Amino acid sequence: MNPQVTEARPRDREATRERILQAARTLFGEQGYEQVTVRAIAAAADANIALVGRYFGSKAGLFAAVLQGEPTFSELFTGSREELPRRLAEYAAQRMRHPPDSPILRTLERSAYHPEVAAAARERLISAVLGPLEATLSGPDAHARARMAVSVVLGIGAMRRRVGPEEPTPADVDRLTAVFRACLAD
Amino acid sequence: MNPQVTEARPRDREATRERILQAARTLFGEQGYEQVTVRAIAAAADANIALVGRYFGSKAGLFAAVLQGEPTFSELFTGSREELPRRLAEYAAQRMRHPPDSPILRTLERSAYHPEVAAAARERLISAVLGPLEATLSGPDAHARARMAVSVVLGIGAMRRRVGPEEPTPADVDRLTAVFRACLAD
DNA sequence: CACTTGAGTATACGCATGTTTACTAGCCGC
DNA sequence: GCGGCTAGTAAACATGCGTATACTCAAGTG
Repeated sequence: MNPQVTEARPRDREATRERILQAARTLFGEQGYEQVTVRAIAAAADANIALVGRYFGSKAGLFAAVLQGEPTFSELFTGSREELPRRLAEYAAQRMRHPPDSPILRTLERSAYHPEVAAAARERLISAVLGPLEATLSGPDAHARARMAVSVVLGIGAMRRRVGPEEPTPADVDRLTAVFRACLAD
Repeated sequence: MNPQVTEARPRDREATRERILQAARTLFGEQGYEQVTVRAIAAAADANIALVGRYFGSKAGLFAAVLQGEPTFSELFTGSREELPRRLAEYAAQRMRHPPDSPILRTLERSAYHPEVAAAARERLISAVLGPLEATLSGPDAHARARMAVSVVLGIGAMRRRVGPEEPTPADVDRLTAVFRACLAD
């Protein structure tokens, strides 16, 4: 029904670019870099394939642009140092059940192994997650401790993706809190 | 030099099949399912491409065969329950530095997200790692506790692959021991 | 030694991908 | 209102992939 309701969209470079970026954000987060085709992104953005190349140079460039636009995790790391393990635990517990709401980790969880985007993913993981966490830690081995805590977060996501989601129980949150406490203890 | 030393190999279906399997084991472990082409496997095995299809049906079939041939991790899970966290910690600490010697986790670490092989990878992770560990645990929540410990192992590998290897220190092993203790505590 | 079997080979098929190339047509300044 | 810049389009290109086909020829058997 309604054969030709495709009312013309005003030509707007910036808006189109943003639609593509948004579509890529969603799809990369849901399926990972390799599984998502440029055609699928263009279709989801209701834009022409060639525009992806025009505005972002390449698929890898688009991916990098997606990462750049993502928010950081500063809300996780700010606040009382004492409560940090529990905040991380609650975050990780969510990750047992759902993919991240914010696509950045969702995207990084996957995708990070493709040679073309590995560097961008690594850089982003360091600057947005690992670095800020390390900076909030006092005491020795801050680097190693931050790394271990982030490893746990990554591992929770890996488990969900591989084996399947699991509803976190209050006991899980307690356990995770103890785990992060062990990770971060100085 | 020596332009034609290619002395004929005796025709041996089983040996050729095994060469392909071994090459696939190595390459999948090093690079992951998607990065490895059937042509590369055949070349590494010094066999013809068509033989891969002939002996294993498809690339996914070859991957499944690789997984089947891998040893389990029973040595990690047998032995004193008291020492289990430290054994896991030592294993995980190695994983901070090196890819697994046994290609199975190396292969599962990667590859596990490709739709064609996700099911096989999942099944193998459960039957070879998650199940045995859960079986050794007593007390409540054995499932959740095993899952959490394996998540940490997976996360350590993910961190190494994404950010880079790190030489584990004795302090790291201690920290990991505490982490696994927290994971497995009943 | 003929003959059959099947391991191994060379090559091509079909397809999906990322990317590029010409082309079309809407918007804006004069 | 018209001309040029450029957003947007359609189509093709080049490539690499997994897979399938038709063939060759070594080895074992009578």
